[in-house]
Amino acid sequence: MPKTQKVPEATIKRLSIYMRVLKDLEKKNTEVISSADLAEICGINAAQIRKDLTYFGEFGVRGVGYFVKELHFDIRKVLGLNEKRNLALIGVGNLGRALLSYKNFADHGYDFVAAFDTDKEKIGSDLPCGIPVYSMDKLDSLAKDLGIDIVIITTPAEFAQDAADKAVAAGVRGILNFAPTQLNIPREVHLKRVDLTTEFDNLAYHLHAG
Amino acid sequence: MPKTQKVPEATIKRLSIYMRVLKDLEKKNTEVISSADLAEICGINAAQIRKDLTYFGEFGVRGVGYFVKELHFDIRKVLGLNEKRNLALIGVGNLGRALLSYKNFADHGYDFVAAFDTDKEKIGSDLPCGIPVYSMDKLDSLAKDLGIDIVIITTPAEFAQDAADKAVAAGVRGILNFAPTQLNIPREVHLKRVDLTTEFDNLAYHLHAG
DNA sequence: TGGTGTGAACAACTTCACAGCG
DNA sequence: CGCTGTGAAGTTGTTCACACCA
Repeated sequence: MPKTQKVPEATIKRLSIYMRVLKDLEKKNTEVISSADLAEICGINAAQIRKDLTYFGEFGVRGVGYFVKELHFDIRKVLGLNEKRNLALIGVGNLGRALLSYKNFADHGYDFVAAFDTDKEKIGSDLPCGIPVYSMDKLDSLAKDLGIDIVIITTPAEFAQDAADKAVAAGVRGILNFAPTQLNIPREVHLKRVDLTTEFDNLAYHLHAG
Repeated sequence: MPKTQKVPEATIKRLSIYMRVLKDLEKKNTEVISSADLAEICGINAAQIRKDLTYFGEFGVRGVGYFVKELHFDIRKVLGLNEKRNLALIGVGNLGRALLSYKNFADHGYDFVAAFDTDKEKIGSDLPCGIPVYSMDKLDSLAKDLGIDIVIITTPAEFAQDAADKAVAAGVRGILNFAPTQLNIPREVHLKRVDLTTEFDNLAYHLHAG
């Protein structure tokens, strides 16, 4: 029976990992897997996996394990990945272009539908991947017309807050920020940050301090 | 007095954020900042900041706050960023190329010194950023000759483990993995992972479930 | 028998509240 | 007086250990 208790953020992150592993297992025609075996593959404690899953239901069979195909489907449903998500990118630099052409996203149901920039040279052209580059003025109307769910910000740090403000004003509800700066946005908009320099700093610390 | 207790991983991540903010403050000639004001800028609890800092020393002045320039310097030292770090990239695709040309890394003391790939078309050429592309066979000798500290893996998932194994064999002590797969590496090598699809999945979940 | 589901113990991290010092 | 440094309390997340069931 699905519990109505608060789900830890960390659990959500792990579901995404389980899903990827289950996808692979499905491809290899593995039909059943125990939490212990899944734990081994994911490098996560088996009790943790069982607990994560029971936040959303009882998916396993005692004495047997989990049916791979079924569990994969159930996790997809929990994460809300059955509907496609429309993405837009703000800031068409090297990183932005690389993300636009990253095949993996499409496989997972994420589609880039537009890109935005302030550079007049870029606006109006289509990118190699076929996505058009619009002026920032168009963000508001296009967000509504195209149904943009998530915006990816790959602008320089000093323009990121402005980009975020415009995205929020346009009704976007999820933002993934690659710019190395803290963004202020309303509580109801979901924000995630990928901070590459922080990751390097972290490695550097461990190389130097143990 | 610096305590000899274990420093939480989360603290290290935040130090990296404080450093970026302090850098900005220094540029604006702010001389002193209180934990409350720094907390406001970073979106982090003030007590948390004070506690993070005292793992490494007593950097503040009671009744006054922290001297920006001094604290910036001290955190750099704690993170081990005074020495430059040599980076190498394995997997010269779109994402890899974007990372190689990302200006921010150089500003923070991270220098790409080599790139590796298995594609004969790419090997031997220099990239636009001036970095040479080598065959994977060269990884072992070059890692030693060039003093590669950290390797960034941007290969497709199926080649990532092999890339990691070769990097470990070559004596590299830090790995940043962008490939969407779990890597097995010895405990003494530091591994960090940036998983873009997981970030999207996370946003998708929150859009759909609250 | 073997593996799930789960309460209880444990561990890690965060926040509070205030003593102590410049 | 104001802000740091810090023990203690509170909160969140992880692991254990075992009852329970196919």
